[in-house]
Amino acid sequence: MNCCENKDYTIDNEQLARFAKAMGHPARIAILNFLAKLDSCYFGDIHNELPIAKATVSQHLKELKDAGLIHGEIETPKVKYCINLENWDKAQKSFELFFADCKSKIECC
Amino acid sequence: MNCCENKDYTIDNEQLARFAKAMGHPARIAILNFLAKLDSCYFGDIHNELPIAKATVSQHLKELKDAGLIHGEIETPKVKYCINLENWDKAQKSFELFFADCKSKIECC
DNA sequence: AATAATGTTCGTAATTTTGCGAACAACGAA
DNA sequence: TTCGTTGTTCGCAAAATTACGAACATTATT
Repeated sequence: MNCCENKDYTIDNEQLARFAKAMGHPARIAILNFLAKLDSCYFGDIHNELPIAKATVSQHLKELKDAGLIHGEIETPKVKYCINLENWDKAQKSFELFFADCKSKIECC
Repeated sequence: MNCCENKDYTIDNEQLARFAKAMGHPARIAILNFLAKLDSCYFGDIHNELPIAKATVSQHLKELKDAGLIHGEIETPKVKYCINLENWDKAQKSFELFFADCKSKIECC
């Protein structure tokens, strides 16, 4: 392992892992599903769909927001959360590409 | 919240979250990419691709194995890791379905 | 038997994640 | 002003994740 080798992860790998990590909890998958269905996207309704405390829901929403998968805006006195369409497409494409790329190469075992 | 409501997560959500969680670290994404490329799939070669200690690599491999994305077998004196094709397809389809399902419903914001 | 090569497991530490209740902030209504 | 509604943030605790070096196990070679 010499000093010139670059062993860091690629930007693409980091980005995909970030999306995957955000999706790595059933509550957050449920939230994304719910937001996509769009019966409503207010915090209270999301909370109602989930078996966890509102403080915890708020945290999960924050993580999804930090990962770029959703965004929220205040509609006094409620807060409206939505899928972040731009990054949603990006995420979808990242996963598609990942699986497609790998699949085209797999021959093993 | 009465006793008859079922607020648990669905099996599908749990499964997708499990796959996503396993993919939620750049080292594990890198491992999967590497295994798919299949320049080789021995532990030592995987370790060589990554900027982390072998004990850590071993742990990541264990997690990918537990999630069902890869499997490993001993080829004395080495250990050969490979993509688990069956579950790989399952994972791919899970993500595809998730994004497709959501996308068909999104209209928000 | 001693050594070398290959990985796993153990013990440990630092950090992150998950979760909750309580307190808080912002706003509208009584 | 005082409530009530809606969510966030704080403080805390428990558990899981990430990472490492050292020790260990296994097998082949000397």
